[in-house]
Amino acid sequence: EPAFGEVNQLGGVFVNGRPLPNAIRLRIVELAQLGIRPCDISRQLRVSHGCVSKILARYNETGSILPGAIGGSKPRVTTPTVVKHIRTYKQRDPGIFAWEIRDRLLADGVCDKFNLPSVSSISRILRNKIGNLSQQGQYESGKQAPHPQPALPYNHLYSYPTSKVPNPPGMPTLPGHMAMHRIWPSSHSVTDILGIRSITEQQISDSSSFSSAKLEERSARNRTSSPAVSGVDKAHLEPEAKYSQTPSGLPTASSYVTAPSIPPYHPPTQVSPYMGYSATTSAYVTGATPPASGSALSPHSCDLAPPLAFNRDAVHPLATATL
DNA sequence: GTCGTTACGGTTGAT
DNA sequence: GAATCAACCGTAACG
Repeated sequence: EPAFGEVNQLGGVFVNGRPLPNAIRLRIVELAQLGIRPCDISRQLRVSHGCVSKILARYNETGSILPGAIGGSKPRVTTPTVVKHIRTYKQRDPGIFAWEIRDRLLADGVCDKFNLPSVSSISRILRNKIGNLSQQGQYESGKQAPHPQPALPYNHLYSYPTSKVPNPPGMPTLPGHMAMHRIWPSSHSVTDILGIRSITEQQISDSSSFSSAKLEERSARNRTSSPAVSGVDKAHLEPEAKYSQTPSGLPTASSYVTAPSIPPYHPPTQVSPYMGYSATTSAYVTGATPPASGSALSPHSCDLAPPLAFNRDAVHPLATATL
């Protein structure tokens, strides 16, 4: 029945195939750092424990809460530069084998092991491009490369934290927990489906470096500038914008999850289960009493520590209180 | 009871 | 513009 989402066993709302909102991802990491066990986080946020585990594992590994880049194809390895080198090798030694070319590309540093073309690819290049070249002459001056592109080792979309590819110009270097290690096609996040401006987007649009303080500041501004509207009411009043967030703010993760404030799950009856993701969380969390601003549970004032091991024994007192 | 892992069905974006 | 492919997603279930 739900056109925009489903409800999991814990009563949480999700969209199959789509990442959880950044606010919830952030909340998961936050709670974990407060010493709350993943199973409790799972129950509290109504996110499957597998998902909690996955997000925490990724955070520990990469320091980022953001989901990976969805979609797209693998970067092409047969860049003009590679083709050029293959042609050179072939011209120098017409009898050279494809596998020898492959070895030379690696040995000469033209490619590394990650973007080294396969032997079959090289053969295809030899057959289709280099072969034609001997008949036509100028390969690269022709129409085949009307828009020469720099030979990047990888598509920027696939650049990972360990990648040697520097940030693109204009892309701020982001600190630890919010680091965006690759350009994230944010348009496909649940958050964006709902019209919530993603953290990523804000980061990109920010010319200055991102900080939690700024996020807090921005969120605070949004909170004050836009009157609270019940998610239900808003959805009711604005069917087209029923998933939208306050104009540009990130939802306060705390509002999702203060355990005592989460009512027993009632299957959504009117709008859609996505109201749970609305920034105006009153539809989902009735009577929510978010922690005072600046508390350890506030996602906007929290400076997440670098990845750390989850301490099962030392549970933060405040965390205990929320459980 | 907890948690890591994985099959599954889904979305996305480049080709 | 549709189809294909390979990346990713979160859930559910298993051990």
